[in-house]
Amino acid sequence: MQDPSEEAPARWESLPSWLLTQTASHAHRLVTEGFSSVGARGYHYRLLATLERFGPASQAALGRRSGIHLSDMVATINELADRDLVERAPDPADRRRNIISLTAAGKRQLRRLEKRLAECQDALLAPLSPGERQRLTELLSRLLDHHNRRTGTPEEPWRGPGSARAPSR
Amino acid sequence: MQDPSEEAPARWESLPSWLLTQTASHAHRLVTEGFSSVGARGYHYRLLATLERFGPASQAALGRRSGIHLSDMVATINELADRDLVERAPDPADRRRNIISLTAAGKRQLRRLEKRLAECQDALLAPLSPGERQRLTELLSRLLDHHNRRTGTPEEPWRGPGSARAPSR
DNA sequence: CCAAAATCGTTGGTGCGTCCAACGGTTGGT
DNA sequence: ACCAACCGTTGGACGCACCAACGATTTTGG
Repeated sequence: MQDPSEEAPARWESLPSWLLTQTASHAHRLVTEGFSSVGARGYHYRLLATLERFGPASQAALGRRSGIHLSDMVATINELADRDLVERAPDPADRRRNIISLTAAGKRQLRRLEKRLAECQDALLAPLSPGERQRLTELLSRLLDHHNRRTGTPEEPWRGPGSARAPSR
Repeated sequence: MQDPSEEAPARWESLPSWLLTQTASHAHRLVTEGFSSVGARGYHYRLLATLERFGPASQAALGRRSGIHLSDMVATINELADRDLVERAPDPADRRRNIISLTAAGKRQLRRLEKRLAECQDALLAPLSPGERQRLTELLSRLLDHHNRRTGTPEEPWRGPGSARAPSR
């Protein structure tokens, strides 16, 4: 979008879905700008953060944990590997797999991205008081939770106390 | 996204920008599904609604009022015109322009889309009480307003009481 | 033990929304 | 008569999310 203007408030502009997607688009813009100022994009951050949180893993596992589609992991890892922010090495134990790990440079990049991200949150919520920010966060969490439950995200049907996946025989 | 799962709440999942964009993506999904069930998409609705609100106009004017980029107006109008939901006629008074107008079928389609849209709002906000819905809407409006002010949207710099554009020299 | 099923990485393509650059045709101010 | 501004159109781009299909490999269950 670029220019509603004309001092004309169209009908749809007060719909929650519109408010949500438009505000989100501002949020996205802020974050994208912040990231691109250090040559990164959203997927890069998510992948780096996932790597730091869970440690080295195969591309498929990273995809599951970060919510990035397998198809998109390839390009994302390529881009990060080209800049030596992650390392892609074959898994000796399973020749189908690559093991992706975070490099020192990758960790530094992650720190930068987190910094930007924090600044973005502040810019995003600028007009709200701390209390209002909290309430907004709470409401959004509830909504997100609700819709995640009833859409795909459930996943991981069962996997009782027994450690890693080793369902049956 | 498709499957965070793994019962692992990643760091970024509590950031307002994340909550916002993810919730928005659910909203967008709901709306898109609702629209596509009658063979339409977001731009179609916005264009039809703009037409009904302001009456027939040139593509450029519609673009400004609906916030749809001129480049995208072309395809949008093509799609709607192919289905006889709008009519594209040359403006006799200005041969650069096309005058786009809503047909009776277009109006009916708009009614259908509005119906879907209303259902979507309800599905979207399902877990919230009326009061909470109101508060969410209010908070989002404030945010959107804030960011619209400081981003492009201002537009229409001046255009004093003097009717149409006739700035300087 | 071996064949069928499942997984992994990869390529290439889809869709939506948003935006940009460039073009030729038209108009209007001077 | 000129040139600036506007109009519609085309073709491209990007980010995010997804799907289908493939070869290579591993796991499985009969």
